Amino acid sequence: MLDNLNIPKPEEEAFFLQPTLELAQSLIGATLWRHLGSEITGGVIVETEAYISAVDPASHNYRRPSKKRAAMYGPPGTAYIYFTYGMYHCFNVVSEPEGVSAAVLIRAVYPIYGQEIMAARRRLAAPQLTMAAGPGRLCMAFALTRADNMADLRGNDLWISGPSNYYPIEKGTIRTSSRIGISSGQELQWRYYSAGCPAVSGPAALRR
DNA sequence: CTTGAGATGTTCT
DNA sequence: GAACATCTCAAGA
Repeated sequence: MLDNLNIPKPEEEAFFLQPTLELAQSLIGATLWRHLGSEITGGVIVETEAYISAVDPASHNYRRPSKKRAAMYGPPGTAYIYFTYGMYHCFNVVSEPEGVSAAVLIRAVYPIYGQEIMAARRRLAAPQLTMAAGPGRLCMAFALTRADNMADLRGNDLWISGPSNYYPIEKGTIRTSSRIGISSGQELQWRYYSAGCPAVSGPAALRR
């Protein structure tokens, strides 16, 4: 098990500067970390979706740039967090150079650190592998809200590190599908996930 | 395992 | 008004 001294450091800017579709794949197997007060939580990213405003009808800022969604234009490695369905938050990693609107939605992580904290935030009796499966659940488990919008993902409180030995993912096991919960842009296969992973969201057919 | 309804706030038409 | 990058719970197969 990891201890505090072994928690890895953030990725460099170059990692986040990869083209959005490549970044969405590279993020599978990377680890999301959050340090809030005395609580540390960490999870290996197992499911992502790419959104590229210039060409993607499902993306925020498509044809109609919005001031409220300015974070998507921010420098690569910025957090874009928005509130949806009246109850939930979604967490994105901003990609592409500053001024370009694009991001990768982090849909699910495999919990590897601070599981008890995540379970408590989810109001579960005990930790579950699925407690951060789905963008809304993930934000609850990591206590991410609009207050964290625009945060630098290479900071001390919220960051992303490279592949984990604790839950390694082989490149060959990454699959693609249509994105979940959208009506336009379904022809784009921009969802990436680790096949067969129990921490991926959605019905069984979308986890194989 | 699947389906469907309800909860809820912000943004868009 | 309607739609929405969602989740939970209860009911049915």
